[in-house]
Order: sequence, then C-alpha cells, then structure tokens
Amino acid sequence: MYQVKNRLKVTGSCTRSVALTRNRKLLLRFFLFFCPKFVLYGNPLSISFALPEFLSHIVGDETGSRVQPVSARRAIGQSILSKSHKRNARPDTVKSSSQPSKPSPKPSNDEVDSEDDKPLSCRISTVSKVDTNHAKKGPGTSVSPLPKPSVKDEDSDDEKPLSLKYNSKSKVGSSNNHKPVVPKVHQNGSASKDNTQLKNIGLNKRPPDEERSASVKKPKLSDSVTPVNQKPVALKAEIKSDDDDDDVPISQRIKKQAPSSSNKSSSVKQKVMKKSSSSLNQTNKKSKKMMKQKQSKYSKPSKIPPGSGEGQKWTSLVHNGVIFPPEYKPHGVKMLYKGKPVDLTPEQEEVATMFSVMLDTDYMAKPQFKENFWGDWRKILGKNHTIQNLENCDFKPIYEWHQAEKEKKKLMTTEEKKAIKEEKMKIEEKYMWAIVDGVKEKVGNFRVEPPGLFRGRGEHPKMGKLKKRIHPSDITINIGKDAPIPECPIPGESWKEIRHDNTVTWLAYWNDPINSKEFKYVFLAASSSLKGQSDKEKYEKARKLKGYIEGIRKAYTKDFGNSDVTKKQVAVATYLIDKLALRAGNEKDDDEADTVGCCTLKVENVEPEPPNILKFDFLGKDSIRYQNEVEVELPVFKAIQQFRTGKAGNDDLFDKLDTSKLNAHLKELMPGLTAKVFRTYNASITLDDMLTRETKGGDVTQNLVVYQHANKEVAIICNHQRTVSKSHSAQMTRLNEKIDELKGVIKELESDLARAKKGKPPSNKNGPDGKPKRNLNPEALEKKIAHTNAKIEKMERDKETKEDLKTVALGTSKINYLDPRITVAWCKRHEVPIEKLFNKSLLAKFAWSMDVDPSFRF
DNA sequence: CATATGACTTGACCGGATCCAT
DNA sequence: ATGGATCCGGTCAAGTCATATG
Repeated sequence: MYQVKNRLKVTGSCTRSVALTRNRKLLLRFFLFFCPKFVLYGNPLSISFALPEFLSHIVGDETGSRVQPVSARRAIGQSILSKSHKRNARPDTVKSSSQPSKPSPKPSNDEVDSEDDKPLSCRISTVSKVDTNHAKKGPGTSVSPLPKPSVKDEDSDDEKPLSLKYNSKSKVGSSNNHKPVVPKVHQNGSASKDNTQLKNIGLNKRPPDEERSASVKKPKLSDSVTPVNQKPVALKAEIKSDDDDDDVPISQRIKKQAPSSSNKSSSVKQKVMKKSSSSLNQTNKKSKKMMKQKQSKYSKPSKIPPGSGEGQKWTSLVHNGVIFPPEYKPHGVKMLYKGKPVDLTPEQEEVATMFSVMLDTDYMAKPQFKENFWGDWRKILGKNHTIQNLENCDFKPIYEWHQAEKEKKKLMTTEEKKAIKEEKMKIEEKYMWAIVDGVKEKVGNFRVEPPGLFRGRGEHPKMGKLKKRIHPSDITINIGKDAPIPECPIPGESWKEIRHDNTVTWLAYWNDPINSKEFKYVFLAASSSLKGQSDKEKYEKARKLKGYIEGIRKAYTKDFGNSDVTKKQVAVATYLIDKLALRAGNEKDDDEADTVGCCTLKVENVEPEPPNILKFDFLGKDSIRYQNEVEVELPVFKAIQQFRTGKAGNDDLFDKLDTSKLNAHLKELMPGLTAKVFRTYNASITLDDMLTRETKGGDVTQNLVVYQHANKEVAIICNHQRTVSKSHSAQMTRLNEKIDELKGVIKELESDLARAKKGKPPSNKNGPDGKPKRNLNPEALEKKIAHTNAKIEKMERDKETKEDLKTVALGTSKINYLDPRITVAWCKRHEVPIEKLFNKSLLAKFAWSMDVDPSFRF
C-alpha cells in the first residue's frame, strides 16, 4: 500500500499535456526511458510488458513489502549501535550507526563485527592529513554517538503513510511552478513517436525546446518530488514481479534471479522482436548468429561479459556519425623571428597559433613542452625554414591577435551571441541523438576533437606535441546493420570503416594521434539508459561487497603474517585499498607521466614511522599528490618495513604484485570484485553512514550542510582535489574586511546602546553610511546588534567552509562514487528537494535512481 | 605467463552562463 | 545595471579492467 504512494513521480516535458492523457504519456515515457529495449505494442493503455531486469530492481523496491525487513533492520541497527558505540572509544572515529538494512549474504554478519560494514578508514582514524588544508581529521570530529533523530525519523517514516509527507511537499513545489523539473528524464522516451526514422533525428524539436524551457526560468525545486498517486497504477501492477528482491540477501537474490529473469527476458524478447522487426530485428537467435559471424569477421571477443544481455549491448542503432571542427582559417598575423616578421603557410601558421594561444599558461615554463612542440613544428616548417629555433621566435603578435579576438567575442551583444549559438545548434542537432533500440538517446561527445597541442598532466613526456587534425578517413563508425550509413560531413572524403558490432556501445572511434595505440571513442551521454544501467550495476556490485567485506577483512588480516611473500603483499595491498580507497595502480609506460597507484607504489612513497604510522606521499592519477599519514595495524606496519628492506627508493614496494594478480585474488573472494569496487563502496557507505548519523532533523539548510559535510569527507577520502582559484586569497581578505567592518558596527551599536539606556543620543552624528543616525530605543539597538552578530557568525562560517573546501572537489564523487539512491532516499526522508543536490545533468544521469524507496540504505 | 589491445570509467580544468550582492 | 563568485557543461586526459595474443 504505502509503497504505491511513496514514490517520486518523474515529471518532465510532458507536464503540459492535457490532464487526461498525462498519466498515460507519463507512463509511456517513464517506461520507455527505463526500458528502451522493451518495446510496447498495442494500445499503450493496455500495455503489457515485462521489465528489464535492471528496472525491476528499482521498481521492486517500492512494490514489495518492506514492512518486515524494516523492523528487522531496526532491531539489528540498534544492537549494532550500542555495541559499536562502546567499542569505538576514539572520538574522531566514525561510529557505527544503524547499519545493515539487510541480512547479509554468505559471510554471516554477526553483530560483534558490525564494524566491518564501515570503511576501514573510518574505523581506524587517520592520524593526520598532512595535506595542506584538509588537515582537519576524519569524519565527525565531535559526533554525538547516537543520532537519535535520524533513527527516529526513519522509524516514523515507516509508520506514517509517506504519501502524506510527499503530498504536502509536492503541493508546495508544484504550486510554485509548472515547469518540468527533470527535463532530461524523458529525453530518451521521446523516441516513442519518431522511432527508427533517421531523418527524424534532425527534425527533432525536443532538445531545443527543452533547453529553452529549462533555462528561461530556473526550475523550481521539489517539483519532481511529487506524490506517487499520480503515477500510473498499471505500471506498478505489471511491474510488480518476482524481482522484488532488494530486501533479499544478495546471495539468494542471485540464485533467485537467474531462472526468473531469464524466463522473463526471453518472453520479453519475443515481444520485442515481434514489434521491432519492422525496423530491423531478426529473431534473437538470428542476431546471435549474426554476432558470431561478425565476431569471426572482426575477430570480436567470443567471451560474453556476464550480466547484461549476453554481451549484446543493443539490437538496433541509428545515428548520424560525428561532426568535425571547422577547417583552419588563416589570420595572416605575422609572428617575429629575430625581430622580423615571418611568412608562414596556413599549415605552419595554424601550429604557431596553437602555441601562441598558450603563451600565458604554465606550460611555457616546461622545457619538455617547448621541446616537443618545436620538434613537431619544425617538421612542418621544414629543415631549411627561416625559423631555426624556438628561442628566437616571438609569438606575441599572434597572441595579442588572439586576445583581441576573445575580447571582440566578449563584447558581442547577447542577441548576437544567441544567434551564433542557435546557428551552431542547428548544425549540430542531428548529431546530438542516436536511436538505440527504438529509443532516442543523447550522444555524449559527437564532436571530433580539434587539432591542438597535447596538454598532458604533470610531467608528461609528450606534452606539447602536435595533436593532428582528425579526418573522416581516421574514423570508424559503429552502427546497426540496417541503419543508413551516416553521410560523411566533409565532401569528397569518406569514413575509414563501418562496423556493425552490437557487443560494444561506442558509435565511432579514431586513433589517438598522440598515442596511436589508443582510441578515442564516441559514446552515448551519461543520461542514456545504457550508461544508466551500467552505473546501477556498478553500485549494486559495491553494495554486494558490503556483504563480503567482513570475510575479506578477516582473510587479509590473517595473511598479514603469511610466510608466502606474494600472499602477504596481496593482503597488505588489499588492506590499503580497503582502508584508504587507493586506486589499483596499473603499470605505466615510459612515455606517460610517472604516477602510481597501490600496486605500483614505490618504496619512497611509503615512509614507516614507528610505532605504526605510515606516511604516504605520491603522485596519483592526473599527477595529483596524495599525502596522508595513517595509523595502521602493527602487522601491516611490519610488513611494509619488510617489503622495503633491501630496496632502493625507486623500487616497487609490492614487487610480487600487479593489478591483474590482485584482481584475480579479489575475484576469488567475491564474484566480480576488483580494486575499484572498494573505492565505490568506501565512498557510498561513508555517505550513507554520515548522513544517517548527522542528520538531526533540522531545516533544509541545515540538512544541506550535513550533506555537504558528508560529501566533503568522501572527497577527502578519495583525494579529489581542485586547484585553488586564483582569486581565493583576495576573496578571503575581502571576507575578513567585511567581518571587521561589521565588528566595528557592533562596537558602535553597543556604545549607542549604553548611551541610549542612559537616555543620551548616539555618540556620532553619522552612521557608517554617512547618514545621520536615528535615535533608536534600546530594544531596537539590541535587535540590531543581535542581527549583526548573526550576520558575522554566518560570514565566519562561510569563510571557514570556503577555506576548508578550497582544494576539495565535491563534484567528482557525486558523479562517480556516491550511489545516487542514497541521496535520493535521504532527500525523501528529510524533505530535501533533490534539486538542491543534483543539477540538471545529474538528475538526468541518475534518472534510474529517482524512485528508490525512502528507506533505501546502501 | 607476460604483454598488447580494446572498451569503458574516472578526473581535473576551462570558459561561458547564471546568480547574487551592491 | 554591474561585476565578481559560482555553477555547469563540455573537453579530453588518464585511469581501470577484461580479453586477445604470442
């Protein structure tokens, strides 16, 4: 019952439809969005269909009865709470709180070890983040052990018909605004009409529409959180299925699913085929055969990735290929060589310009960059060119021309800018969409990368090299067999190759001009259901780890003392990945920046400091520095010492280890487990845990602070950094000045108050604004003082968080590591509009998570 | 087994759009 | 209305991991 009501309605561009048909449309869109592969037939009102497995999870959440599990969880959670509370004496340690919402699978989750559901990093406090600013310390410096309110909230949630709560909320929202709030949500559903007809791609009116309506007015929050009642009941009824197993231990779920889902999907497939054969589908068998044929033809993998659709990613795929950057337009501005203007061919000038526009970047300070640039440019200049070295080159004229151009652009009127944008849109529109199994989906990067100078990160050996222009003849297109082959946008040229490989998701690729062994792919956008599905699978895997983590920790703890060095290294590496959320650390070539991950840590990267502290200092992905001091278990400390002995600083710490060995080992512990799953797990469980512990039932603003705090902890764990903005220090001083100013105001007010009490007029005739002061009574003055004090306090807080976050990037974890269902469910529980936390693109990307049950826990 | 290749996710950063205080 | 701060989408580099290959 309550589940039926308790659901986010996904509103969208259909909001304006006539009331009567709205639900129907909604249902269709909703369905199509999630089930692109499952084509409806017949009257949409009497839809009959089965859900793809990935959706049935979601829906199952709501349709199944959760009453029992919830109460069970309560009991478990509480006992865990009290236990871990006692055990966790350390103040800066994250305490367990109501934890597992489910009985865990195989590895039995006995309460004594309930802590095992916490990331290690929380259990064992990080001694100190040496790192510049997040010196702060682990989560929850002064967290009250029992977040009673939040636990309570959850309880009451369960007891109260949620429809009530959401009803009231949604009313507020929708009365404000009838704008579609989750505009993108339905974008792939829009194909319901213009299915499979290629020409329609170009004609589609939705995207611009959508864009406009979304940008004209900022969507009001909470609109998307609407009562479920409006949701078509039919959907639910049909959806309700044996896949409702989110409350079932994963181990069981797997077993259970196998037969049921295969049954179902086969039946569905038949339907699909019936319908979509109109466009191109053969029977399932046939397509499988085709696959095989194709496989031999293109020597495609014969192995099928488990899980999704037998390795087949799509059945029909229609798109318009890619769009190329405009060809180079020579500007004719002459650079100087030894002070004299030089004539350059357009080709030479183009490369010179690439360099010129980078004159004000830090790359100019890197000899490697200049050297590589010169090497490539010289090839184009030719040996006997006037220009014989870079030192005597003066690119200033071109640089200044470029600056002037930028300035010109800036000075354009809004109308002009708009016109240009529209023009661009018109050209690009047809490339923006693909039709995947009859559903229109956004394409991610349909623009071919323009030529330029390679901007490697860190000390990349190839920085500054010329990234040459990509031509159609470099590009391989992947498209459905029966789809028309995209016209090559450059007259007289043609694609390199056309493939029909439905075991992959890319629409096109070309070889990276910098490293011709590598590819650049064109994929669907993050909002597509293809991406959404794999995203969900990622988080489900991480959740599964929760059930295994205890066993895994026990296992590696045991192996800390293993006499087999390889096993010992595996154990320690796993420990570090678990505790610190390190990346796996693949081997790298010499022609890449010298960065490391766990398996590639060097001796010099980990400094043991007795009795049991490890000091990490290394360059990780993107040459971002990881600095951390961590207290570790003694056996680990000893092991690290042992691994270091007899080695040079530059030697591998884990000499018996690489990522494939490590992952092979992890796979034995849990199917599908790899190193990166720990990062996801660590991030998501931390968020879930901190939200539960710290949400005190305050107002939206306070709740948002809680969320941001949790988000920040995750970002710190994952070492997601950003460069400090150039104006940061200026901003800080400005803030300080303002605070001081306000403090001055306070002083003045206080003296005025004292005088007023004695019946005297204010001391100075004029206030800070230069106007004469009014003669206020003491009460008014006191009020003013309080008000100003509040203002000061707020500014102090803002200042603090600003300083705190100046090097922390919150976005990365939100996009990649935090299970959106945690956020959505929390928002539902605490009446926080999801739009406060997810912007438009995140809402689209996470559309699959929007109707999660409010009681969802990671 | 080690290495190469291929496909896909994760990541910081940039520049324009939007917001907000003045 | 203005200008600075912030947000956001886009960009493309740099990871992870599975599989093929020798």
